[in-house]
Amino acid sequence: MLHKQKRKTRRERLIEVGLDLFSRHSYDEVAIDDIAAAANISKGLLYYYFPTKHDFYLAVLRHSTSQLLELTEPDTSLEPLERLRVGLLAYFTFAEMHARTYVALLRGGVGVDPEVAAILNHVRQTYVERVLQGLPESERQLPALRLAITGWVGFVEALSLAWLEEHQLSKEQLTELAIRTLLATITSLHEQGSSSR
Amino acid sequence: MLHKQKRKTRRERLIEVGLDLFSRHSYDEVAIDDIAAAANISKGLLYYYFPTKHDFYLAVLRHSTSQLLELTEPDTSLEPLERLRVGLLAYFTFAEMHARTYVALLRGGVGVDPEVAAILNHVRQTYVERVLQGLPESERQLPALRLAITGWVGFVEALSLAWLEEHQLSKEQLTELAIRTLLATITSLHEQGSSSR
DNA sequence: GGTCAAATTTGAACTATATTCAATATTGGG
DNA sequence: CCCAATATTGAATATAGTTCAAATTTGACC
Repeated sequence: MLHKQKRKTRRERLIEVGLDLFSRHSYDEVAIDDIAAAANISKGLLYYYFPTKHDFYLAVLRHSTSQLLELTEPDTSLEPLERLRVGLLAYFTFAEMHARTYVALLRGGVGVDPEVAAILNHVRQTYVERVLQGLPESERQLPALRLAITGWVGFVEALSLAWLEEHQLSKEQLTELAIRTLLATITSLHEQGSSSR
Repeated sequence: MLHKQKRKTRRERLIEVGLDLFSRHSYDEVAIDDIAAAANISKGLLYYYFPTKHDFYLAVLRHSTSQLLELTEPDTSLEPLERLRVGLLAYFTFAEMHARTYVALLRGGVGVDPEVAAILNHVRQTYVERVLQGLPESERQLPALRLAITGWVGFVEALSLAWLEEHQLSKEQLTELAIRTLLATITSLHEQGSSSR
């Protein structure tokens, strides 16, 4: 008998199975039976690790979002602009590598499910914070700065999703476009109010 | 539009009930019984008008998205920039007036449900087309222009959602910000490639 | 190596809810 | 007033999600 080392816990393996299934099928399409079958366990066991199917879904979602946040963690030893560039490259790389999962993650969500929305919101808010950290103190006072950056995060998401469907640009070009847009948006905040009113 | 429509059809009334329910609860939270109760009909009747609950949800979603597209229809008698401004104002007005529905609509969707995704995609694509229409012929050849505009549509969505939570800016200021960002993004496409590394 | 309690796993029973359908009621044109 | 098409019902059915008591495995301790 060969002993395989299962370093991964059952719970972790279940989440991996869920990651696979939910990236290929919608929440409703994935039955508890499917999950159990794919994991070679009985249906009942799933309920030993997760209270409901919905909670299982949330766990899977949290797993992939935290992985995304980890892989794009800002390198504070770099100067802000370079840090941003590296972070964006990592972001697009993640999107490319886990394309299906990434799409499901961003465009997913179960109805107006507040819990799902909260998780995605947390991810977006984290990115907003990170961008804010990279700005000089003098800029941080701009009115509606946070609002504008939140918009920019939406820009990057939409950009990446469209990019996945047709790789017209290189990751470097995408990154450049995203950075230029961010700078331009912040610049336009300066002008805001001084011009029209 | 001279002669008024008669009393609303049952189907239309059902969609209105759905609009109300789905803007306040997630897909799973809304039971067929709830819909039937809210509409004062038997549950069987729902199946006379819609094949499944899912199809009913899609009908509700289509109704609100087509309403959004209608209310933001571009006024071609205006020059492009003014047309964009008016369109954006209408967009933010819709978001404000139907806040709950609007949020549910954009952040909703049932899992990776391809049909829901297709509807939302259609809305976004329509906006991309409309923006493209407003650009001079000379600009339309820019590489990755469509990609960038798709990103910008994501910017506007995220901006509006964040704005709904805290009305820091006026609709006019929001519009100005969105327009400036669009112009800046397009400008940065010109510079792209000529500068980078 | 044996014992036993805790942790894990099972499968069948249970439940909730989406869906079907035959029967009944309503409507409107001839 | 008739009757065929349309609209509506409520009970029956099917399809999952969920619960649970019992069986199995694990690992710590003697």
